[in-house]
Amino acid sequence: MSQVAQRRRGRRPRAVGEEQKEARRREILRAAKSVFAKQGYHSTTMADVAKAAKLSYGAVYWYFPSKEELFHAVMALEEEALRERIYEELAGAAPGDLIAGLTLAVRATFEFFQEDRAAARLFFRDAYSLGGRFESHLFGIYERFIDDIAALIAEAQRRDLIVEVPPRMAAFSLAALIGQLAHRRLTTDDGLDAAVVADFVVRLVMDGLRPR
Amino acid sequence: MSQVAQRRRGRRPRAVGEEQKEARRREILRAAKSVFAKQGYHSTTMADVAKAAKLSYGAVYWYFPSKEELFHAVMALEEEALRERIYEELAGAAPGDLIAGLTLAVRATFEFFQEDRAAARLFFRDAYSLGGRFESHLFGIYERFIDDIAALIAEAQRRDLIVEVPPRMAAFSLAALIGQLAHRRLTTDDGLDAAVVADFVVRLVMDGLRPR
Amino acid sequence: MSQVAQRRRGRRPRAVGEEQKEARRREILRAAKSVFAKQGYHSTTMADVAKAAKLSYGAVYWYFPSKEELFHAVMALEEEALRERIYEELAGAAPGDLIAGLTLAVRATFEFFQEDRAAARLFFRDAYSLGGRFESHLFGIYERFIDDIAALIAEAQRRDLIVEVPPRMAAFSLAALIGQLAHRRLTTDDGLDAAVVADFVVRLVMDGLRPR
Amino acid sequence: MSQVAQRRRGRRPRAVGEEQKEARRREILRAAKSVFAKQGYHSTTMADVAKAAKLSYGAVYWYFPSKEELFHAVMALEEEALRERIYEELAGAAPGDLIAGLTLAVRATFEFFQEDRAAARLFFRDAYSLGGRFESHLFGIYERFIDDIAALIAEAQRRDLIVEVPPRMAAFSLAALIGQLAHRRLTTDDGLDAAVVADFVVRLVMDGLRPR
DNA sequence: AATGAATGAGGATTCATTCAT
DNA sequence: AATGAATGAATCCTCATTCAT
Repeated sequence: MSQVAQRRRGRRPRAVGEEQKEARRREILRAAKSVFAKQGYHSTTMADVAKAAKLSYGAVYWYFPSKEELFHAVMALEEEALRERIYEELAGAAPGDLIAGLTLAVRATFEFFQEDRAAARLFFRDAYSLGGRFESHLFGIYERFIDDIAALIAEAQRRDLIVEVPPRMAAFSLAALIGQLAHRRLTTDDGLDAAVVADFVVRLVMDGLRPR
Repeated sequence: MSQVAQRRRGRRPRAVGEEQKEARRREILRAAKSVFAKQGYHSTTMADVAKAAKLSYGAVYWYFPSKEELFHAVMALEEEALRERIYEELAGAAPGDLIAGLTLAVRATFEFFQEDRAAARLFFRDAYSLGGRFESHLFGIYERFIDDIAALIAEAQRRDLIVEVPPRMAAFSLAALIGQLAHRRLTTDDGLDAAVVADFVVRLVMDGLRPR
Repeated sequence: MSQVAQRRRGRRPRAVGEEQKEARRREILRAAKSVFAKQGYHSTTMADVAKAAKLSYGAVYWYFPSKEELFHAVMALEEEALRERIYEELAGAAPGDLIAGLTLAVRATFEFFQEDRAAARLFFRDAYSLGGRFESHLFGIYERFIDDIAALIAEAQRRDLIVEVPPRMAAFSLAALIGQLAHRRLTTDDGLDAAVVADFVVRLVMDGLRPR
Repeated sequence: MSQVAQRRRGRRPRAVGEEQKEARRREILRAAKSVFAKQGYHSTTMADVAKAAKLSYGAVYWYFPSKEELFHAVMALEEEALRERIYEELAGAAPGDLIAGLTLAVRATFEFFQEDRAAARLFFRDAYSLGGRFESHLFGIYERFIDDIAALIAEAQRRDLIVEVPPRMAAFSLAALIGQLAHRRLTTDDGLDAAVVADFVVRLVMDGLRPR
């Protein structure tokens, strides 16, 4: 049955089978990401999400048990997308050249947020807004990035390419810098070019971490 | 301002006059800071604030027109405290030594958040999460820091002590780095000493911005 | 009724024909009784019923038009079971000995609820709690018991074995006593033996109704 | 200030002081009792209660933290009223005449429910409908009656006025009988006079429990 | 016959804000 | 100045029921 035929009868096409269910789920996630990014977690109602997903009020609950769970699902998806983007980039770098790899990772991350402003909103504004019992979970998500970058840094330190500092602290600093600068471009208008900012970060960190 | 002038039926003696009014105002701000920091902006009710200030349910509205305004007032106070702390530190530095001044500023900022965890919560969790018409205002607050630091950086650049990069971007990077690292220490347990982290930031930025 | 006649794409083989339909119906009733008894009418969702019956979410509606109707059907079945139990017992009693018959009926009723705690829950908790347009219907069910017992009592009165009181009132009293005592044993822990309670009721009513 | 003057200005007279607060509380309880009795616990919304109390939607929550708590408060009040009624009656009986006292208690209870049909509804329909974690609490309320009556019965047994049966079981039977008969009069129309029913219960129990 | 996705009215509860006193 | 009762819009979530497939 063609897609067109499916759309014709009934109130709304019913999702059928695992595939369609997954598709509908993704559609809700997409809609949720959009409204969460636009209005912020607390100002977004489940009705907003439903409306954006062109579903009825309660249908969202068929796919997600609560607003919080929905938000987490959105974040998990974004995190995965960012990770993929970074590792895709790293795969293209010369295997031994850790500095070059790091540079690429920085650029990829920055570009990711540059292209997907909604994602930046979610990461750097809303992820903080849940606080309390969710904070550890959210920082847990964040941690995975830190781990990956810290491993790269530790390897570079073994080769004396980077000064001896706690690798996780350095990794976090890098991540924080990229994130905050990416976020800033969304909220202020200081006329900086994306490439300029990316190069600045890379230089700052590379020079800043270089052994004397 | 005699005792007699006080309202007769007040349950407890009321403050009278501008001085006392200001004192009461500060008391509310102190209480609000505490509960906002503990529970986050959205999870804090005006009743919580009133309770913490040991005032009645609606009295807070005599001093602040709304919850939002109250939060802004809290943030303004914190900002002022941080500024004072920084400039106090800078005043002790040798007038011409910009690098040393910057170093002191970094340390002072980091220590400020280190000592006042509540302030860090407010800046790095709640200020972000509010979004909308709040964001510009909050970033406006933030901007004043950037301006000050950017001026220092620009001066250093004129003396060829710092590489040519957009001063505001560099200033923001510095601020972001300090802030994020300060916040991180509140939410994770990576066992890093405050001094170690502060030195790391200073070194990273100083080396990273040094002309080759 | 060949296998072929069955729907092709059914996930599991479907019952076909009146017999199987009735079987499926009974299965739903059994499941419904269980969950209604465990959780109470209001706390039970149709999804709970479907799950317990190992049917899909909406299939229950093929057999019962609404939750209310389903509950009525459950109750009707229970009533029938109880009636059967009583008359089975009565059939074994000497035909003329009304007192003995009554005694047997009392014991049978009490034992019924003793053995089927779920039934007791339904009768003495849920049936009452529904009210409104339900109440008359439910008491209608109840009435049939009263009628039967009242007839026995009236006959006993004609033989001067029982004092002159309104037979239906006496019948109701008996039913109520048995029911409440049965229910009590489910919710409290007063360590009374079933036989003791049954004997007590019989004696109370028999002595209480005996002409002086 | 007179009551009349109070009613004039403003949206609604504000309750002031402990006295008025208590009065408003009682008013809500009265309204809640009425609607709970009319519609049953589950069919009653907090809006119904507020409307009946002529208060706004959320004002009820100023006095009671939840619907359940409100219901319990209603029940506690009813229980107290019933107890008072019974002991008032008992106080008028000859001190040593336990049988007469019991008779009076039976009549008083029956009359109580006869006069206050709403109370009967609450006790014999709604008290059951909460089930689960509340059942024990509700039966706990009930227990206090049982205890009191059981003590009377035990004393009568020591004087050989009543046959040896577990006192609490006998007490429960009595309570159940009265309750159920009272409830029945509200829901059926069997034309029985209140006095007739009361006398029947007394006789049934007195004769039924008399030693042979 | 059966599935399960979709609907949407309904309901308990919260809480910023107002206001009579 | 202060109190705290009152307001009511807002919001999350539930669940009986429908219906395309």
